[in-house]
Amino acid sequence: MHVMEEILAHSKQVAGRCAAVRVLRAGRVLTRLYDDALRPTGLTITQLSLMNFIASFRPESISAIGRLLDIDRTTLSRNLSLLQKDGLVFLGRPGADRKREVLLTTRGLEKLEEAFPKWEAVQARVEAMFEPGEFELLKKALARIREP
Amino acid sequence: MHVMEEILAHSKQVAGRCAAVRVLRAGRVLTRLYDDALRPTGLTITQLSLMNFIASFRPESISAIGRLLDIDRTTLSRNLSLLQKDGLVFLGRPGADRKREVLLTTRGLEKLEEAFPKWEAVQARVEAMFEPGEFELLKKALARIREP
DNA sequence: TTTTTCGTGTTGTATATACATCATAAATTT
DNA sequence: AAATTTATGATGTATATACAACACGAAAAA
Repeated sequence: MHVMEEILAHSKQVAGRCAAVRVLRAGRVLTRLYDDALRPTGLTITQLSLMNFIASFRPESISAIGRLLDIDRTTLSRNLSLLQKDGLVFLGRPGADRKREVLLTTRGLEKLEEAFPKWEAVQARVEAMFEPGEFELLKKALARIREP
Repeated sequence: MHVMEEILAHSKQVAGRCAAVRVLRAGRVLTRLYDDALRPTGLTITQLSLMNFIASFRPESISAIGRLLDIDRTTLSRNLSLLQKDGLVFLGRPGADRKREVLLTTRGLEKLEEAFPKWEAVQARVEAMFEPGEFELLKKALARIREP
């Protein structure tokens, strides 16, 4: 049928071209790889990367983290609460400007130290999937994907 | 302090090199872009892409979809239930081999037709973010990310 | 100065995701 | 043939994600 053919032609467009389909799928595979490697530490790759960001950049608020990592602040509110509950992150009381200080605890820093070797190992396995120079191109291309 | 310096050095490694961090972040941005464009249809990009796959490839079971799209079958079990509840997908009764047939309903096909122009529009905006040839390189590099 | 807007964080609700576990039946091994 | 393994799907639980709506206080506009 004519209409059905058109739908199938469209469908193949989506399967072949859609940026979200490709990126989200790679994200699922990578999440499994990294989470699996990090499982002995009790951290997910999302948690490791969030703690890592806090340690490196000392963001001044939850919202600031969100802007810099393209994460909704309501998502961060909950992700940080989990890390706080596990004693890995300190969340200050809201100040006069409503902002809350976000810091790693000593346990959080120790947990980062524990996790780095496992991250390094899986990271090496992932980088070995690419041809020389291809991983750099991938990172450059991904960096072009920005909020409008 | 010596230990603190080491942690910060490690942290910058993760921020700069981690494949999961880059890919997941791009995934968040893309999900927002596509979901926003598709909002009038009531579909998410995940749902559109799943329905699209069913229409194009007529997979023989839920597990088969999972293998082909790198999605856990328990995730699909729930995602498909939602589409079924909305009358977009038909799930057959389990056969002798326990497999359930998965099909789009007429309403599902109509919904695809409705969604394609919106997908096309946002897809064009996303492709315009890249230099010539860069999007093809991105897709090629992402395709290298595979379950071990 | 009063009103409006804006920025920050939280909570309700919803989808997306996966691991552990279970029930079930087919296929394989012993 | 009996026992084990494998394949399929569902459910319990948990994290990741974001929109809508809210409370609150500061900043800007009227």
